[in-house]
Amino acid sequence: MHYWLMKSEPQTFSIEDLARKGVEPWDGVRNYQARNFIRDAMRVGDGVLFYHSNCAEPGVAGIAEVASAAYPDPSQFAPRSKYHDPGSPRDAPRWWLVDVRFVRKLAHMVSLQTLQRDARLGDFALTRRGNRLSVLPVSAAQWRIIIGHEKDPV
DNA sequence: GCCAACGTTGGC
DNA sequence: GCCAACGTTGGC
Repeated sequence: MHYWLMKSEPQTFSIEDLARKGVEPWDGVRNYQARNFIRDAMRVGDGVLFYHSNCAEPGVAGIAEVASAAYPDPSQFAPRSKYHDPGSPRDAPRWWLVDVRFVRKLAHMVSLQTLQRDARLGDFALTRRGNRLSVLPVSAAQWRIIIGHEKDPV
């Protein structure tokens, strides 16, 4: 069992949107490091921290889980998709995705500021300087610490 | 909206 | 293989 943090811009797709949909294909990842996590390491049942990025209140908004094995992202072959990648070979797709299932919203959002201030998290890909990875690994200890902030006063 | 940091592209 | 130009990410 592994744990992950996955970023989404709430104005595009928020934890409320996932709650409504239940399960959603996590398409559009176009970064090789993130692709490798998805394709090579994610397993059904892995825990996912749903992170709201590029918004007024960045932070972990809820919990989800990996709901499928990795499979090729269909949007790379869709000419009208903004994720279309004409250079991706049909017989060796470049981009992969998993389905993600809603588990629950957190009682309170765990803000980026809270994560930056918690020294117990140690080396954490999310708070490394200049980090832009949209899918990143979280250790079991980090997972517990982050969710432990759920009921902090806002 | 600004801008620093980063990844990718393409000329050489 | 180098590196400048460009596009994107994401906090602020």
